[in-house]
Amino acid sequence: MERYEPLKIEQKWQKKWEETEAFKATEVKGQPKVMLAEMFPYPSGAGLHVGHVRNFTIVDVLTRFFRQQGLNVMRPFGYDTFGLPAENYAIKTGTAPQEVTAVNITNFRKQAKKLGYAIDWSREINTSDPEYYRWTQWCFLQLFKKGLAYQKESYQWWCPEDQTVLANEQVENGKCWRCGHEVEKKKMKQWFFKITEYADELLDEIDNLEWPEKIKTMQKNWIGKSVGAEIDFEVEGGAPKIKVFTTRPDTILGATFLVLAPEYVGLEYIVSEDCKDAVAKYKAAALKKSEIERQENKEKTGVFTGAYAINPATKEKIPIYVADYVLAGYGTGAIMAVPAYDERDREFAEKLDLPIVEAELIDRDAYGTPKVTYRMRDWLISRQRYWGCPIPIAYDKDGNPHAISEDQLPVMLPEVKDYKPDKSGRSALAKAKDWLTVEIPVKDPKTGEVHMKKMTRETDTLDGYACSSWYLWRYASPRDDKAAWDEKAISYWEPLDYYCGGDHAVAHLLYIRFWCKFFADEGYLPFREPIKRLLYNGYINAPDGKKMSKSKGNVIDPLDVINDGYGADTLRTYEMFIGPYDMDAAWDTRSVGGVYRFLNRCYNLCFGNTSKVDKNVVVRNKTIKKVTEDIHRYSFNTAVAALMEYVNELYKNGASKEDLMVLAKLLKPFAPHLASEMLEKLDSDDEWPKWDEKYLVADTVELVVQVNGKLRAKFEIEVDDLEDEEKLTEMVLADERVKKYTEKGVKKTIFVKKNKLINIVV
RNA sequence: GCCCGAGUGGCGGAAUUGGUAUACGCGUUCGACUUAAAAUCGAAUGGAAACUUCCAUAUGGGUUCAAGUCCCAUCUCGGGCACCA
Repeated sequence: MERYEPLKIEQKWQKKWEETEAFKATEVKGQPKVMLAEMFPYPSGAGLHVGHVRNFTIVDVLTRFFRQQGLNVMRPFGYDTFGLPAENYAIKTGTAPQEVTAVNITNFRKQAKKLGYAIDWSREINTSDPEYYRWTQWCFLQLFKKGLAYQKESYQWWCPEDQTVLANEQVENGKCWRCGHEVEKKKMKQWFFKITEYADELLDEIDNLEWPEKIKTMQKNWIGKSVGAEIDFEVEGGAPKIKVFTTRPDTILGATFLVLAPEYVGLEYIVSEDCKDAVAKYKAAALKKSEIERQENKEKTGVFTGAYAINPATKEKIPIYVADYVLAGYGTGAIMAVPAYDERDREFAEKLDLPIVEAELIDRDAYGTPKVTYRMRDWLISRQRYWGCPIPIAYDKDGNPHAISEDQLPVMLPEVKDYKPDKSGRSALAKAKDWLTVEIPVKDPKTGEVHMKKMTRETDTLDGYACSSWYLWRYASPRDDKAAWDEKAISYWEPLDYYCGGDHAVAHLLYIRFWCKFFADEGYLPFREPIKRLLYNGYINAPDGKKMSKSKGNVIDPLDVINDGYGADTLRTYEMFIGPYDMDAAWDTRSVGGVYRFLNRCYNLCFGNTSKVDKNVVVRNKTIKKVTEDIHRYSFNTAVAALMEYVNELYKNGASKEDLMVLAKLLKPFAPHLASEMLEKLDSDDEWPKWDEKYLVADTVELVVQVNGKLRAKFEIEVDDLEDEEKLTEMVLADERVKKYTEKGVKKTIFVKKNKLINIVV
């Protein structure tokens, strides 16, 4: 008999699938469809890691399961390639990010193919491909046209040494991650998407999603809806009045002072002459404070502005303070402080010795207008970075932004030699002198005539999350050069039925919902939620239970597992068996061997002698049912366990051809290469087997007898006897094994037919 | 600080609707095959006791005929948010 040689088998089938384009998906009218995808990976130089394998295999198990059930299945693949790691590599080595990305994609594709995924490779997409980002720019323009992409002055992290804006994650302990210089906040004009416009709908529709509760809660908290009121406070001396937001307008009688954020717009008109220096000093210090400092030191600080406001309810004169515990970006950037009812206000009042008044509550609507506020801010999308999608905007002489016309797309990312941002505060795109100037058609508002006008291009690029906010729709028609997505194709395939990933619980998953609603409003999408079901998988940690990391040297390379001789089928099946898919798990090298032994047993059963007698009808039908239902509820680990039990049973009793066909079919989603080899030997198709309930109903069952809830005896009884409670109880009570517990007398008996159980209470 | 999730043998885990706790796998032990080892096959495996019981699902209470599962409190670990008025 031949030995199980996974690498040989896997190579054979992978070649076959590649040559026949086995997983190519086409629209078939009337055939029910399923579309599945993982969160597309960033193809790093390190290649596939075990976390990718878990993520991709979950999608693959479902993909193959649905295929075997005769559904029309699409499972595409793509690469999220724009971003900092490639740019950093470029800065360090002088290699173009385009080149690095191409190499990494080739490697990733090769590795993914080694795992035998049922991917439609003709639908591969890559966000840094001009044929892709052309349509990212088109999406941007639609938002721009509707005023949902706009520019605004706001405070950003700024490194005075490198002369560049930094993202939050590029600020480490208040210092620039590159040069170590202390960062500060600087007011700058940036691009935003107006996601807040959809805050209500984004919140309301969360409840209807088949998503994990954890993610839904996180999104709700992120949006953070607060119902309250806005109240105007007159300022003494004629300065503009101050509008505050509060969720407790009923506490206004206890408002003993106002607090403004350091960045409060119009602060200069409020501060009195003699307080100017102190306030300016405080503001400068607050803007310099790093995020970490603000988080770690919540000690209240603040200064008096020298100005007073009038409490509209008490008509009393109350002082106005500036303090950094009030945030500029939330509400109006100003609050009425009610130290008797608010812990933070009390802390501040105690520190600065301000009055605390235990006033009574009044009608909520007495002095304010009802107002709903959200924690969620508009989405800042401009980056002063090279390796991203260019923003399709140009500026006229007066600095007004104009859309690049759609027929001029894509705005190609220009090739430059030096990727590092310079002291201009602009990305490396500004160094592409020839690229900077552009002529775009502009309509004269008076005559209606169109003239080509010379303009200067925007040099910022888009946040990578913009690229991934529509890619699922590109999968429907990935080579379309007429539109971002084809109307017919998308209404057939989408919304996506299954989406699997282990990251981006809020950002990406909220942004893509936002774009979906916008494009539905614009008539481009026939649905308002892009993802029906979300599977949020757990991490795989190192054998020591810690996160895998290069520096700790505890990284398991999936390709090593394959090449050590275990093969992809073992790797895939092991990662499904490792535990519940949505929980973190620790890698256990010895358990990999256990899964290999299991697959080896499957092989030996199939390629050994078959039994002529069909002895396993009951366990076979049971297993079909169990595996089918377990996959439906994403309980992949118990599905594999059921297959192991089945194989153990077949080893004991001998396996018939029917037994083996069922085994191979049920095994195929997990170990497709081995299963294909088995099915070929058995001369069988891979149609998902059905179970027959009649084999699951036995003639006799086991009746469990408890006394006071403790198991005391088991009886083998006829199924029909379950109908006659009286007879059963009589029989049980007469039995010696039960009698010795019931001498004190039986109070009552409880019969649970469903569980074939009698509990005797004594 | 607030909001989620988890805690079950030596280890990863199972128990789907309150109903036989510990499926399946790893590890360990014994046996078969072998000159021997590996591989493979078979058996045992929660703890104490000893032929019949008792105790065990983080800890302490509670509800119930019956609790890993429900309720209350506490502890530990993981994740998210973090002065959002």
